[in-house]
Amino acid sequence: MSSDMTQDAETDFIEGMGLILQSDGMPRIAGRLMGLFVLHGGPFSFTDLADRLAISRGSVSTNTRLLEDLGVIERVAMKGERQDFFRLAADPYAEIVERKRVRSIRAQESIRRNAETLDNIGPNGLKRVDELANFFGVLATATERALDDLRDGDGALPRTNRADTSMAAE
Amino acid sequence: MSSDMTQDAETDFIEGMGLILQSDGMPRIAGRLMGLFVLHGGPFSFTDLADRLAISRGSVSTNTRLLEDLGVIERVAMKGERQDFFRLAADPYAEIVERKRVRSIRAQESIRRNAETLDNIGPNGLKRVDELANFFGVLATATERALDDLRDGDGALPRTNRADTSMAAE
DNA sequence: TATTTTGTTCAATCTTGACTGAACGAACTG
DNA sequence: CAGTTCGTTCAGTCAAGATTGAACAAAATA
Repeated sequence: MSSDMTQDAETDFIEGMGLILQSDGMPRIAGRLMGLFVLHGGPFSFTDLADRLAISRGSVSTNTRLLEDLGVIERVAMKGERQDFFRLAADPYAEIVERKRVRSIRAQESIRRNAETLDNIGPNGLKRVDELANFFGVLATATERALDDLRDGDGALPRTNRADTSMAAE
Repeated sequence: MSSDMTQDAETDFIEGMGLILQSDGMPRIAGRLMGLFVLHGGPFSFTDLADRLAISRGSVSTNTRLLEDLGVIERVAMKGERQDFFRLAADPYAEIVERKRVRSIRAQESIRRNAETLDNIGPNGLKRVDELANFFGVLATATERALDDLRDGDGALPRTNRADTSMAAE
């Protein structure tokens, strides 16, 4: 590695996704994986992922599971192959938004619940607590509508047969 | 501190806000401060904040500045007082949402920018990159509408003269 | 002017979570 | 069955950020 090296555009993209997801509280490797899958779709084998991104098998295991739980990628079995394969899911982003929504709802509920046990709080205090809870309600509503937009393909290309039929990564 | 001690409801609320904001990527102390201000409005003096939350003056300085930048609280000067005072802002949550919006836009732009330099990416790849960028666009739009809801006081009490006229913390 | 108060800054410490790599069991292969 | 491949788990390491507390400068006080 020379010191003035500039990596290629694909690496930039993948690393960029790593940083974006990291700034959103996710592991950087999850972002890199996501970047790779967005670029190439897949399927990629378990080992292939570790090699391409130069990460440990442990990280592949942990982060593919994370992305699988989020519905970003899906695990596929391939004829004659012992390894697990992964490819970008048909609807990769819905569950991410749904999780955000649930977290806002949880916060709102937590605040209201705590507020009930509160005493010695004047009417102004109650009002401020209510506005705080409402703030998280607004966030929940916003993510809910984002979910709708995502499903309607708002601004995006219309929903087509997203699952690749070809096996080879592009 | 006895081992089976249960703190009072106010402390629960404040600590709860600490955890909620921490889960959103902010310092826990910022959340605690926010909880205190929501409960009592303020104004609180700099020293008072350090005492009530049992945190260092350094943390008070850092986190009040953070919340001030976010527009959650505002610094106020009090007649005959040398210390800085802080109180909950009139519209505490707008800037938080606006920052979320900007971050989504930035991500979208970053993706599109990186995508431009990409080559050797088939039409499917381009489509997936576009859908990814669109995803962040949807998030940006959602937060934008959340901002509107917040301004309209959607679901919340109508906008009134939020700034306390009384000096004493409730 | 000397002292005190006040808020900021910064080096040091602490905490949290990500990441690695080795150990492990399961499943496959020969 | 012995050896290999595969994915998961977990203890250990590492990095990033939060928090503290002392040092500092500015402003007020006496």
